[in-house]
Amino acid sequence: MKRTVRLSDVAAAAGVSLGTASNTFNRPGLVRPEVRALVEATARRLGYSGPDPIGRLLMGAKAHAIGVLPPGDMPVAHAVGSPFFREFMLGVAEVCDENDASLLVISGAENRKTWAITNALVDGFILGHLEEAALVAARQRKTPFVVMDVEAGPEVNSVRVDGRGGARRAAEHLLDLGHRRFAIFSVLRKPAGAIWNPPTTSERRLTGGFPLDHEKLLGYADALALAGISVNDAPVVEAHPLSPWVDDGARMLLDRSPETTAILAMSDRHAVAVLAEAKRRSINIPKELSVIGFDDAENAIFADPPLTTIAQPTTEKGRIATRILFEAGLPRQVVLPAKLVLRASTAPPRSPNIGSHGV
Amino acid sequence: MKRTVRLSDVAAAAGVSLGTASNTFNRPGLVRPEVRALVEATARRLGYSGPDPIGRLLMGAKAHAIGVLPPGDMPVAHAVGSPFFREFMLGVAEVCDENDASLLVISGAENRKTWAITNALVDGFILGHLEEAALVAARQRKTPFVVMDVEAGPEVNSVRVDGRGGARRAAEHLLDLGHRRFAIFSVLRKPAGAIWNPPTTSERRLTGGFPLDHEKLLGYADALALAGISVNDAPVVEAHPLSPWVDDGARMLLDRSPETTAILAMSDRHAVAVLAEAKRRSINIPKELSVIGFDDAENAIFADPPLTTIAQPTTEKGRIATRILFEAGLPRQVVLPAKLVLRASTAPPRSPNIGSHGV
DNA sequence: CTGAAAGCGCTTACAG
DNA sequence: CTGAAAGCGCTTACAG
Repeated sequence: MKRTVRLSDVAAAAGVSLGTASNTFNRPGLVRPEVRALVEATARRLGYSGPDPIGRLLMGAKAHAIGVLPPGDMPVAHAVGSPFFREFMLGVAEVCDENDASLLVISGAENRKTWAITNALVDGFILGHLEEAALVAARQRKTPFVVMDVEAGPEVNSVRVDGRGGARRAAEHLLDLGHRRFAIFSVLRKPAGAIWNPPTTSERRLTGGFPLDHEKLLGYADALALAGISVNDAPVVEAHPLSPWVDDGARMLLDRSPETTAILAMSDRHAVAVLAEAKRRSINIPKELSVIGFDDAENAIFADPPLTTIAQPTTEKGRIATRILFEAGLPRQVVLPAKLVLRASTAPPRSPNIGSHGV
Repeated sequence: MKRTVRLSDVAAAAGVSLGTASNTFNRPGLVRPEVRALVEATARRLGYSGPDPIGRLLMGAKAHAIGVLPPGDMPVAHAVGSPFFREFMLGVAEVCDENDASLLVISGAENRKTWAITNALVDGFILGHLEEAALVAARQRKTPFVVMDVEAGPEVNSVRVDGRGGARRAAEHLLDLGHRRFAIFSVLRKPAGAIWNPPTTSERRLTGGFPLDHEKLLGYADALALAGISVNDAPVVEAHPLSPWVDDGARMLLDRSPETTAILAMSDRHAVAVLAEAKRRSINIPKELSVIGFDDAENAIFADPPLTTIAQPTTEKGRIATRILFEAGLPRQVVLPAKLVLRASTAPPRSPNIGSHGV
């Protein structure tokens, strides 16, 4: 097996210059038909399959690919398997198709992330991430990028949902139904045991969430405050969205705050875990306990009971982010609205506590 | 904005040779600590973010990515959206994760396919395709590849399910239940109107299917022949798996072969379309009509009624194909078994026709 | 441990 | 229309 044949080999064998050989493949109009035929025949004879994409790349060609780095240290398999992330990728994929680009799903695994960001062979990438390290690596590269669900300043493209507004709507809905005793089910970024944050009088912060989750907490606080309730009176459980962690979190929630009548979950995944645990305990949802989710992912409507939730335009987020990459204009920060979707997992509390405050 | 800074700029500014600068980044152990520190400081000062991956590529570095080209001219968005293909990608993704590689989803759109095959920046790729053109393009490239669901000779890596055996099992199951009047619902590769192939005495071939579908037809024929029935006596409808084509096909099937008691569908998608159309017509499945699918894709178990089908190890196919790429040994041809999964869409025919042959 | 040089495979002005 | 040359950004022997 000899060395792979290059354009220069073809040019030499055909007796033309490298430039002419290159033109035969890239601007055939510039080459005299006889010469072109000669070069092509020689290429065929030598088994040359056309210019190597890598040589081309070096001269500034496009990679014709967009990279997507999933949030939360997801490896590629999780990214492909996650219903929520898939909806997002669907939007990315649509715009890739419009622009004749492929879609590179990059591993978010901790040890690979930074390497991938600096080395992925793409024309632009989308970061489902917020970490400083990732952001720094991305800025180093000349390749355009956009970060999802984080505001990263006026220099950085970002697309995010209005988490605060959406969360406010969720809490308002429950307040309107008459609920006064809430618990919050939040997101832990790392796969680790669920965390219990009891009610407190001092200001409380989430331990391990995404920035978007902190926004949601603010949104809950906004709505509760209007009803004279402090968000600090509600216990907060934080759990990683994958089994078994999220299930542990649901158990913890139900175990430790039996007086709660309504649960504010920061993702549908978390809400569905509560639904499942409630069913195990024969707690009727929504009669005995109301649960509201966030995202309106594919599975929300198929939940039992169908999940009332805050819908965010997940696919549209993917489309917008990808368009920003292809349009390559000035940095943009896009905020998308979230809206309440009424289904069957919320109802008035069994014994209305209207007028009574606190937990 | 000045030209992007290169390694040679850093070397010059630091007063060292290009080689030493390169070593600082790639084999730091070879560089004296003071010099290394100097180069690193200079790099930082100049805003140099480390060696450009493209220059590296040219020197033989890996792309750290595996490409997947979906079957049937699917654009990227369809590939991401298809439950069946997703299961396959899950297997690919798992092995990519094990090997620190990303997953490139390439558009199978007709006009892009060949270009993508010759230009995708990957270390290996998987072709859900059989076309000569694609195969030729793939062979030209030095990059390893494997084709799915086609036997392409001893020189080409291939992974496929035993379509013939699986189809045989499907038909046997229905024969065992007492069915004698069959219709076949097959796959059309291009999105176009459904095709009706009436029973015939001469040998009949599928018009527009994949090679695997031809194998399935042979499998049906094997089993039917053993029961004294010619596959040519069964009408064949061919339809593209997407709506509305597949729905048209289901309608056509039910309209034109009312005497059929059992339908052999070559994919779950096709089987589910029959289920839906039957429900619309208030035809009870399985009492009045039996339907068996193929694949056991995610949705088969959730069908109404749950679909009896032939399961193929879709995710495992993805794993195996990807491992072949990373192992880079001699060409391999792998055939995987398919097995019957009994659920609720098949039953004995209403008025058994045991002993009566033909349609 | 460090430097000078060749080379990876190609494209693009620039002359002619 | 064609050729000679420079350059894309880097790595890798090879001397020293």
